[in-house]
Amino acid sequence: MKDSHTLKLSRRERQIMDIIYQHSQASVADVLQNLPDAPSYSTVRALLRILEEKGHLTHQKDGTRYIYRPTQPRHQAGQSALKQIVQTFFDKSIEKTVAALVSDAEVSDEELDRLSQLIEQAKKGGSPS
Amino acid sequence: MKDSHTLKLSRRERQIMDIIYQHSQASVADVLQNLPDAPSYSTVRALLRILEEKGHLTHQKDGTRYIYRPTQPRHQAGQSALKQIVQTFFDKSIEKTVAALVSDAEVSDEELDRLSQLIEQAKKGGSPS
DNA sequence: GATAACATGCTAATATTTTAGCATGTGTAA
DNA sequence: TTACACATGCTAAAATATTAGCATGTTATC
Repeated sequence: MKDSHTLKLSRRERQIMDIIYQHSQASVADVLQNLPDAPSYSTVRALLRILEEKGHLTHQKDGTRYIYRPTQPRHQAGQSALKQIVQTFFDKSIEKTVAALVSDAEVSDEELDRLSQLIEQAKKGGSPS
Repeated sequence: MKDSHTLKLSRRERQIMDIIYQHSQASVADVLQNLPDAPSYSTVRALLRILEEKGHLTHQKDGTRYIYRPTQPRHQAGQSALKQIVQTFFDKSIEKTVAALVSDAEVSDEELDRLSQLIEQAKKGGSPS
């Protein structure tokens, strides 16, 4: 229930975690490519090492280089992040949040249909009150 | 389209912005109360001053003290934050995001109904493809 | 085997963030 | 009017984050 997640990370650490979550995994070069105002290669490596020390990342070798992965599963991190947003900007209201989601982007009718189905399923599957 | 938003803020700055967005506005004391691992009063004041200098906050006097407010409207900041989450954790898929939203918390049937209505409205109001 | 390309290991300097302390102003109640 | 409570203004120290540089190891290729 605690988001040791994004709340404790520094700016660069956060940026890097985002990149790795977005790609599911990443090498140093991958991170460097996607990092805004990219610093040097050494810098990125240092940050990755720190994030690993703090327990946010692990790496495995891929030939001669390292591939980094998050220790916390993506869906779980996503849930935490979402919860944080819902609380901060939408008064803890899922309704308001979904409203923002469907009003923002150009959502196709097909996608709206799938959303309807999704919610119908949730109704069936949810706890019977 | 640019998120000068959360991406450029330091850890403490982010925490403070979150608190102020959540409360819509806040005094120094308000921020202090809600800040995790709360530092001293002076510290919070310094951060608030910096955030104001950077253009993220404004203040107005309320008697003898300052009340701080975000310069960027809440709904707009929420949209940006959501977009960032959707991109990072949900493959830019609104569907996946909504799925996470309705699976996470205990969503009542009433709320699910309201969500259905919401989506129906979006279908009608959306651009006719 | 020599060499080039590219990776990490390690260390230290620099910049920024984070923090606190002291001075000062203002309203309120005795 | 005095004293107290509580606010901000300003300054600087301390901690942390950010950055880069040099050394070293591995692989592929000639």
